[in-house]
Amino acid sequence: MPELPEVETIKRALTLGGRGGESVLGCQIIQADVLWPRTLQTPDIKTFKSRIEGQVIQSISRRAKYLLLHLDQDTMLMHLRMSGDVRVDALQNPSLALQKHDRLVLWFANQRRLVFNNPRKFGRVWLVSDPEDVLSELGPEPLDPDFTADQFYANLKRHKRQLKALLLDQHFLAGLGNIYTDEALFLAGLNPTMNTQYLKYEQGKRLFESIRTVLETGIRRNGASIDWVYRGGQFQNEFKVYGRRGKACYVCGSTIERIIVGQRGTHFCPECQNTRDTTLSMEE
DNA sequence: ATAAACGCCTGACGGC
DNA sequence: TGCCGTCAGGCGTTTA
Repeated sequence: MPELPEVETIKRALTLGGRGGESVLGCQIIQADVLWPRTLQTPDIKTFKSRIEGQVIQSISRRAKYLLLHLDQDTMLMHLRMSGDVRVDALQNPSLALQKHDRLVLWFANQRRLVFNNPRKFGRVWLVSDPEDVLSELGPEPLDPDFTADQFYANLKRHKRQLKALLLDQHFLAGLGNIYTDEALFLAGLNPTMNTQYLKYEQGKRLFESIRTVLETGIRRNGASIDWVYRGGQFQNEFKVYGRRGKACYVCGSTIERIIVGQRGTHFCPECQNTRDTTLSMEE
C-alpha cells in the first residue's frame, strides 16, 4: 500500500490528528501485544514488551517509507510493505473488538490504542535505541532540500541499469514505489526500460523535478487509496498511467501499455515516453 | 554490478 | 456457485 506520500500522510495524522484518529503525541504505552509474531523484526517479543511498556511517544517522523515513533529511550520503526495500515482507536467501549488482520497493538494510558493492521503480513516493526541501525543503507530522501538535481544526475551516471529498476532501488533513492515511479517517468517523458548510461543531463534534471512534483502532489492529496484499503487519499484520481492499461493517454491519445520491468507491472505511454537506448536505436 | 527468480501472505477480480 | 489464474502501493535472499 504505502509509498512515501502515504507514509507521510499517516505520520501527519498520528502527529496532528485526522483520519478518524487523534494525535498520539504524549501517549504513554501501558501494554504492547504482538498478534502475529513475525511482525516483529527485532527484538524478541518478550524483550519488546518489557522495553516499550511505560515509554511515552515524544515525536513522530518519517524516513523513506519508514514510520518512526520516537519514545523516551527507544525508537519504534514500522514498515508497512504492501498492505500495512496504522489506525488509532478511541476506547469509549474498553472491549472494542480488534479487526481482521490486526497484527500489533500499543495500548495507551488515555483510553486509546494504536493498531498495526497488515493483511499480507509483509510489514515489519523494530524497537531499537538507534534508528540508524535500520536506516543506514537508505539512499537520499527525494524531497530533502539539500538534495540537488546535480547530485541526482551524478548518482544516476554511476549505474548502468534500467531506469525504473534503479528508481525503485531504495539504496539509490529512498521512498519511491511502483505507482509514483510510473507517474514520475511519464511526467518526465522517459521510457522505464531505458538504460541510465544513455541519460542526458537535461533528462536527469527533468526526472528529478518530476519525482518531486508527483511526490508533492501525492502528499497534497493525502496519498492514494486503491484496492480494498481506504485511507481517504485522493491521488488515485490523478494517475496518468498507473492502472490505465488499454486506455487513451491524456496527452497524445495513444494506448497506455503495461509491461514488466524489474519484476513489477509498469505502465507507460509508448508515444510520450519513446526515449530509448542508443544501442536499441542502432538495431532498429 | 546487474538482474532474474523466488519467497513471504491474503484477497479481489475476471473468465469459464 | 465454485475453481482457476492473475494481479497487488515491497523487499530480502539466492542464483546466474
